[in-house]
Amino acid sequence: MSFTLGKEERIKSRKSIENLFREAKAVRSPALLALYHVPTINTEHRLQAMFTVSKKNFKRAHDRNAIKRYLRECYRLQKNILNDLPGPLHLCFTFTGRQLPEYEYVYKKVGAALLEIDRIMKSTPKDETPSQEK
RNA sequence: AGAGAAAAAUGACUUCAUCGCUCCGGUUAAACGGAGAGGAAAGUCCGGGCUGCAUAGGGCACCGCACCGGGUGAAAAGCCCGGGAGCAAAUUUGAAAGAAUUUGUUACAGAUAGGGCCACAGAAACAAACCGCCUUCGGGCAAGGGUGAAAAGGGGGUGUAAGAGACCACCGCAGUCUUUAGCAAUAAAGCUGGCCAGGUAAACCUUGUGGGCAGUAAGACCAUGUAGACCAAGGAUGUUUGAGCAAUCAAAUUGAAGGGCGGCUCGUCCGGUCUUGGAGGGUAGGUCGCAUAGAUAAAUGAUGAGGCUACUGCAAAGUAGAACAGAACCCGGCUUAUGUUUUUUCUCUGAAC
RNA sequence: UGCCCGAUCGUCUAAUGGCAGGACAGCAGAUUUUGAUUCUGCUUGUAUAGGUUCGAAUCCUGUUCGGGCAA
Repeated sequence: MSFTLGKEERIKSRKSIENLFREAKAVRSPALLALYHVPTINTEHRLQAMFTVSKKNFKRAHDRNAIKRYLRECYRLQKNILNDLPGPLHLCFTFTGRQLPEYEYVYKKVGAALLEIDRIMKSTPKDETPSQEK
């Protein structure tokens, strides 16, 4: 059980990000959109995540910073939910709400999304991976 | 004393613990140690550094700036300090005109260098004469005339045919004049001018003065390798000169067409094609540029406890840690946004003298 | 992040510093048995705050909003 979230656990490569947005599947809920994707390249790190907030919904930079900090913190404390999964996984959390949220609200939303992803990945073990290598 | 407005200063509240983030040091790897958002980081309105374009050159065009002295700065500027002038308000004084003081404010050169424009109204908008006044009927005059933002100093007297700075006193105005004070802008006094002449330069323009253009996505390096493009050498070509009627031959030259120097021009640099050799851009990205914070889908956060401050409450206690707002090459100025507290100025209300 | 542009009726656009005009749309009326077409009339605007000027959509400055270029 580790609670770290260093540079290696975040997605920073431009190609990985483009791949993720092109091929990922989504788990939607009000005010939060979670994308997940099994990567085919650069698999040395098992679990990687990224966090975004739309500039359209939040004009001021300090609001976007605050929401991204909330998302990062909540993911850091709850990412051990996905520890049982075998393969590597890329994640992207996008906050789609219109108002500045409370910390508790974000915590619950991220936890629910992680549980949902865990459930889906376990129920469909290896049918998805070959098709994505194209 | 209270309330309000403006300006200036202040500005993650502070300490500890736990879990974490970015960079640097350290280590085989850890442990560990150090640093880590703002007064505006914002707007991008001005500059400077830095980088490339030729080493950044001349002229024109274009774009700024404009009272005086000092400081900062390479410099016009900007900013700071002090002064001058104009404008506005208040107070005092005065019969009034005005004067003085205080406060605020000013994108403060030139309108006899030049042309342009001044709608409507009005006789007339810089031109004089429509009505008018006088007349010896040739003419003289600009006092009076509903306009307008603006109509060739003011009101009084002399004077006259009627009038007019035509003349006189006072006030106002102007001055490449003189003296005095001041480094200067300028001011005061005198003298001169009858007052030659509206406004607009934040329209063109003139004078003085400054500016080459682009921007870190600048720019440099590494990786991969087919065509094209690039560099070097050689051949050939071009130009000029000489010989020759001419074809052509010999010598000299790297010039010509064209292109670069992001508007034009001068100036300056490169120079068609083929062969051989070199070099290695994009398709694909990465590193540097890059910092006593320094990332690159972009770090400063979360939780708990104590203190402090504010608010609610008789108290116990509870709530909150604010407003504006998040570095992206660096630095200076300007502008705009802004909670609390403090200071200064002004306005209003109340109380006392 | 850096560098640049622009803002006029509901929409598309004109306008030397001098009464903000046109088209479409909307509303009302006329024509028609009714509707469409057509005709007549009306309504609706210079993004915002200051300044220069006698006078500002226009000139100057600040702000707000929108858009473009550079991988």
